Amino acid sequence: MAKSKTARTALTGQRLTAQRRLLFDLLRKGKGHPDVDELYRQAKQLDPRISLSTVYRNLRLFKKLGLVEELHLEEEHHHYESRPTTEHYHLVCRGCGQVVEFRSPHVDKLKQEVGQEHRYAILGADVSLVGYCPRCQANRQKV
Amino acid sequence: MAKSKTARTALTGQRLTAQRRLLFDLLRKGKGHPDVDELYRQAKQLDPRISLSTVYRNLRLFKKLGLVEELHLEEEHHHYESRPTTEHYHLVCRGCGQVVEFRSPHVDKLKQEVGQEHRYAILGADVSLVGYCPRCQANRQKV
DNA sequence: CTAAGTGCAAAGTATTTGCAATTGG
DNA sequence: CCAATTGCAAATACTTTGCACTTAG
Repeated sequence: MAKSKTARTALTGQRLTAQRRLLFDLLRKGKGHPDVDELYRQAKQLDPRISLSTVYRNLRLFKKLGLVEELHLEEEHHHYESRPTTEHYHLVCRGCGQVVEFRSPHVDKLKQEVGQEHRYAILGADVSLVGYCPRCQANRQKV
Repeated sequence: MAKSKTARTALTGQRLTAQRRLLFDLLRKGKGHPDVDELYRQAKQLDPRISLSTVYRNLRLFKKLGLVEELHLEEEHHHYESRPTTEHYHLVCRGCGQVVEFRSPHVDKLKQEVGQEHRYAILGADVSLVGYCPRCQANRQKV
């Protein structure tokens, strides 16, 4: 029964306000990849007084502490997800927007080889594959 | 002396205005990965009356026509580059912002395997590696 | 107690749009 | 000629910030 990191231990050094814990928990327990507005919406249902600024401020903090990952999908704004135990990547459907997570040893190879070749110290990789999911492929046939 | 695609042939169906050709040529011939403001700045030097809206509108068009690639580097706004003959990826220094282009067969493998596994029709991959370049690694030692 | 955090409104940045004037084909 | 495109200004979308009030530690 491995207990997931609690807000208390993850946020050492920072004050554990009600809003902060709420946002942290939503990101931890939520399944998707919410954008700021979606997270704000969810948070408001549990604490109607929370402000959008607080959401932005805490996302920035979580990101700085390495607790969340900021995703640059195909859209204008960002999406966020609680940092996974292992780095993973995203497969995005251009038709319906569905996001599938995947992992692959090819990316490790890539980081190793490219880092070596250019003598970079690699910190991480941001990989998004774009395509059409099975359902959207089928729908496109019809048109 | 292979001539690169001209604005005329690339933009068939669209009107070839002076502004459009100017922007197209800047992206084609320019070496970097300009963001909107940088491109606007360059364009204004050659046509002081060009408007920022026109830059935005044409970037959107070029993107739709597949003539430029929109890069999601680590920043808030986007960067653009003329679409290369072969898909490539970016290695970004978190210290100085330098961008190195690279290609790798590992990404093809990745597309093939992940596409197959999830039955997606893959259109493309957006890959950014982040790290510190040799120079920034050296500078960090000192601190 | 007091520095860190919050809510709110206002400001700042990035991008899009309505519209009258211009222009490529 | 006339629909597409432009410049401009205004609108929208996204994010940050100043400040007075609140609160965790």
